[in-house]
Amino acid sequence: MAMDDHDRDDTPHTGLSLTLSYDGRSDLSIGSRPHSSSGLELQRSSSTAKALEPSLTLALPGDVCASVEVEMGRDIGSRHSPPPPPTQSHQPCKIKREDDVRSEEVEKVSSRISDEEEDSGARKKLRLTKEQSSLLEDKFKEHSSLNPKQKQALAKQLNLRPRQVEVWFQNRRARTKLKKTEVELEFLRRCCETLTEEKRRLQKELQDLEKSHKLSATRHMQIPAMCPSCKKVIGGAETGSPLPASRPRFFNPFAHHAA
DNA sequence: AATGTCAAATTGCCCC
DNA sequence: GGGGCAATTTGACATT
Repeated sequence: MAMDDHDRDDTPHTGLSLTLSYDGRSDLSIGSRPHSSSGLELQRSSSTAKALEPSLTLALPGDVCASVEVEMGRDIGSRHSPPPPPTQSHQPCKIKREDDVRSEEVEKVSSRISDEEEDSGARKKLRLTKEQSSLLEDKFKEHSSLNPKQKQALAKQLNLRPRQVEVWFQNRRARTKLKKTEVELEFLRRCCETLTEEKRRLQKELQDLEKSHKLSATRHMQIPAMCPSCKKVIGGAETGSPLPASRPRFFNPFAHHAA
């Protein structure tokens, strides 16, 4: 009953490859692989005991391995106009697509819809059989979209209406895209984490460098400058120099010899 | 029974 | 005009 989907995807990121597989009845989550330091595993947390073991392996360039969970979000933002009032949609009086009309006979032959259901007028939701799903999956692996000829042939093979095949492919593409987006989101989230950590590290390093630089400058102030040629101590507290203590005293050969 | 999830199906828009 | 897509609705099924 549950549909088994298997995706193979290459993300646009360099050095990033992933294998996706999921059970159609479960939730999608992205998390770190517990036994890998460089991999990211995306899993659909199974909601059924019978669900297949899904997995996604994602090789990341970095060594980040934080555990993150992402909910299967549906609100990706509305590109079109606001949703129509609920009363308007899904009325029985629908304009049939050409496909539907053409393959009305095929539908009748299909053993999955009884005459009673047809007569009732209510939309009876079709659930594809395992065989139908797996064949559709196979075809999807070959081509993510179909030309009319392929559609017709596949519909005939599956004993479905071409429109149903078309819809299945549409929804399948949508699911693939959604998953890809989620994986990319997770990748970017991890990149962000890595960069934030790197920034923090560099800031600390800079702070330490500034501290040690200040310290060494202070030490220099306390060591009296000495002329390398005449070995005379120039300035410094012990010479009774009039220089203010706060000013750093460095040996200036020009100033000394010119005097 | 209520609720949640998933996938089939619909709608409306855009682009070629 | 037809196909693809995004957004949405809806029904089937699972879980609590």
